[in-house]
Amino acid sequence: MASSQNDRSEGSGLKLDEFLCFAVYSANHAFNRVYQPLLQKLNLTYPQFIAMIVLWTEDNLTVGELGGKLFLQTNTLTPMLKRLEALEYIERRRDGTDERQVRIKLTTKGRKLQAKASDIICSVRSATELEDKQMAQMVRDIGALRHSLAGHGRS
Amino acid sequence: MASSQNDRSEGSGLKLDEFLCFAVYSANHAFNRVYQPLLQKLNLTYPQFIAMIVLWTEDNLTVGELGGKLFLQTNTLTPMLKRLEALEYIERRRDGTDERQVRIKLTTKGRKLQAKASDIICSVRSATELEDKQMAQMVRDIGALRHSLAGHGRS
DNA sequence: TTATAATATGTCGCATACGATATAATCGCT
DNA sequence: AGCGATTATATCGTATGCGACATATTATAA
Repeated sequence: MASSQNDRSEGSGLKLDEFLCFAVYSANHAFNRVYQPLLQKLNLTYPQFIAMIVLWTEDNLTVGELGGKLFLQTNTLTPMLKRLEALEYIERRRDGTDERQVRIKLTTKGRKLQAKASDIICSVRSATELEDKQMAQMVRDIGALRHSLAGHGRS
Repeated sequence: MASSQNDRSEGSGLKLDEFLCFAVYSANHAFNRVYQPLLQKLNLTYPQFIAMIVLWTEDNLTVGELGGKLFLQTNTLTPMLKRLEALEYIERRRDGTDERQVRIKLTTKGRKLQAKASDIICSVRSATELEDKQMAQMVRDIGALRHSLAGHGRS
């Protein structure tokens, strides 16, 4: 019959496992799944945690500057930053010189999180099962990939 | 004063650019941004496209089997598959032998998409600016990373 | 056999991401 | 000075992902 239960047509030479995009896609989910339960102790989501890493390094950024570092736009960041503000980890305040800009400042509470984050970062680092050298190389390679993809179509 | 405009405290040795998780996170977004406008012609989102790649390779999978290949759960897949069904790219039907299972079958319309997808895949492949060898190596490395992260905590 | 456990899928709430669009502030040009 | 263009942020709608939970079907065991 035409619609037997077991007809699995091998239709193409395209196998998902050979797609770089899928490797990145699924690895990103895997990171999320490792981080998420660890970050619950800090009341942070994984994207929020990444934003906090930036702020721990450089405080008092505008929303746009933060977005530049995260490769995210303000329509994504604004709601996230409002949640971080509700948690009292950051403050959002209009810049006095240019009222269009909103500056993000860590609160004391937000700054204190950094110590607890270190343990989590170490845990995840060990979960990757990579040597420092290999990890650094992957960071460079994947960063270059991101750059190529972002520059795609640019002059 | 305590709250000058320009106080940017260099607070830590943690730089976002050195995080493997962020490299993966931002590369994933970059892939999404390259694919998304190309996929609009097919009325597919990027995750939908990835699911279709699996179905083009192996038809008549259950929701669970598809999820196993995508590393996604049914609570994510069910709504997506309903949208693909609404687009008439797939059909969802309960398995006669085991009524718990839902089998996903490509429609003719869905099968036809594959030809158009090839061009898009080629475009993105060239946007990565990687040689075949390098790309294959990255796929292996990132796949191994995903595997390590997924196995984290298992016996 | 029949109550209970296990399995497969689905629903709901929440938090991203992003395109399209809105709003407000500043800039640039005359 | 003033007005149109630009810039910075925010709002809205849609589509993921996932935890928690609900439902239905099948398997298992007393």
